[in-house]
Amino acid sequence: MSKIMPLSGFPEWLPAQRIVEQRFLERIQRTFELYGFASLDTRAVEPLDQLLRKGETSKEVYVLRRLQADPNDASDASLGLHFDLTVPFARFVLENAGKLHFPFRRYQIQKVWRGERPAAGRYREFIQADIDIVDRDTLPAHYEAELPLVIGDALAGLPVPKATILVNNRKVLQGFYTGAGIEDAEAVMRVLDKLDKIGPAGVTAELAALGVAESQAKLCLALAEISAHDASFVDEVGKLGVSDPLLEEGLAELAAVVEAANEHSPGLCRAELKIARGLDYYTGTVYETQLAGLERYGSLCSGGRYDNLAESGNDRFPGVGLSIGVSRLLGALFGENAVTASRSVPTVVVVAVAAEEDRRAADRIAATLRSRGIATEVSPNAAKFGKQIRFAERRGIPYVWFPGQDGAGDTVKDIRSGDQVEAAAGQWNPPSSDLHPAVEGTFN
RNA sequence: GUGGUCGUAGCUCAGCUGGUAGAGCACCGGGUUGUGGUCCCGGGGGUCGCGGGUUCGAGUCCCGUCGAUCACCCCA
Repeated sequence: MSKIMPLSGFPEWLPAQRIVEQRFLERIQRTFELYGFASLDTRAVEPLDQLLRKGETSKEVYVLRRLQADPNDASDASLGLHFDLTVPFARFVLENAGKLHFPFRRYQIQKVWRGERPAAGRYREFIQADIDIVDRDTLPAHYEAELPLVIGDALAGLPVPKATILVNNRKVLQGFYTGAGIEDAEAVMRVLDKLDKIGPAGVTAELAALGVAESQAKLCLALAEISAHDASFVDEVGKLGVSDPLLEEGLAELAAVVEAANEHSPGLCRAELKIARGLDYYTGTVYETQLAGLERYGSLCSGGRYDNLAESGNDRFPGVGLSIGVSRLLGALFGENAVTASRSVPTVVVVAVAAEEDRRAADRIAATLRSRGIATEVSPNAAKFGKQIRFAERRGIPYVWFPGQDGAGDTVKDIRSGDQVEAAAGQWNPPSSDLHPAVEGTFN
C-alpha cells in the first residue's frame, strides 16, 4: 500500500470547485443544445490503429490491457484511451452513417487522456466539450463560420474573461508556401507558430536552419505578422505578391469566417495568420482561443476543419469541430483565484435540532422543504444553536431553520444578514438566487 | 521525453556556516444553561514528500524517487 499522493496530471477538484465545474458544464451544454447539437457519448477506448491512423504520435496514447492478459495474446492489447473526441466521433459517424441524418451536428462532453508530461494547464486526464458538424461528401464553408459563434456564446455565458478566437486557414499557409516555393510547409508552420515566443529574429534563424532562403523567410514572416479583425487581411496578403489557387481559396474562406463573426459578435474572431496549431488532420480553417489575462495557459478552445478524418471506401464525411478544454479552463481560473462558488454544498437550508428527541420533527420539516425543491439537510447533532449555525456558515449554507418550541411557529434565519423571520415549511421560499450555489468570476 | 527550480502543521511561510521542529491564519474546547462571525483563555495536530547515503549527529549535505513548477517538445 503506497502513501496517498496526488497523481501528476490527473486533477481532482474540491467540492466548491466541483460546483463551479458542474455549472460550467451545464451552461456549455445548454448553449450547444440551443444551436441544435445532439448529444453523443462514445466509449473511452478505440482500437489503437484508429487512434493512430492520422499520424498521431503513439507515445501520447494510453494503452488498455488486462492485468491477467497472456503476454502472448495480443487480442486486447490493441485498445487505447481516446486522446480527443473528434477521432472517436469520426469513427462513430462511419459506423453509424446509415442511421444518421446529414449534415449531422453533435456535441460531446467527456474525459480524454493524453500521456504527455503534465504542466500548468496541461493534464493527462481532462474534460473536453466538443462540437462538430459533419456532412456527406461535401461540407459547406458556412459551418466554419458558425462554430466559433457557438463557442463565443458558450464562453460568454460563463464567468470568464473575454474570449478571442484566433482563426487561420491551413489552405492559406499551404498555398502561400507552395506559391513561395517552400517545400516543407509543416516544419515552417511550426516555426512561425512560435513567433510570439521567439520573435522575428528567432523565427528567421530557425527558418534559416531549415534551409529556407532568406527571401522566402521574409515572406513567411510578413505573412505571419498579419492580423486583423476584418477581411482587410486579404489585401495585405495580396501585397506580398505570392499567388496560388489554394491560397486564394483559403483567403476567401477565412474572410467569410471573420465577417460572419463580426456581424454576430464583433471582436470575437481575429484572423491571425501565424497560427497553425491543432492536430495534423486539419485541412482548412483552424481555431485557437485566448481568454484575456489567461494567455499563459495556452489555447482554451481549439479545433478546425478536417476533410479526410472520416472516410472509408467511397464514403467521405468532411467535418469541422471546436473543443473547449474545460479542465484547462477551470485549472486556469482556479489558479488565478478568478472564480468562486458561494458555497461548497447544494444545501439551501439546515434545519436546527434542539434536542435529539426533536429530530423526527426536524426530518418532517426537511422533507416538506425538499418536496418543494429546496435543498435541505438536518443538523448532524443537537449542539448549541451557535454551533449549528456555524455548521451552516462553514459550508456557505445561507439559511438555518429553527423549529418552533412549545407550540410557537417555526422561524428561518438568513445567517448572512442575521434576519430571522417566521416561516412555514409548506410556504416559505428563498430568493431564487439562493436556490443554487452562485458561481461568480472575480477577474476584472 | 530532455534540462532548471522547488517540496517544513489544513493554508502562507520562518528555521543563520548540519546539533534532536516554530509563527500567523485555520481547526477544536471553554468564557456564553445552548442563535455564529469580535474579544479573552486553553488545546490538538508535522516520521520536515518518500527511500537510501555521508556524519557522533541531517529539515539543513549527496544520490535516487514521487509531486509541483518553468523552458524545450507538443497541445485543451
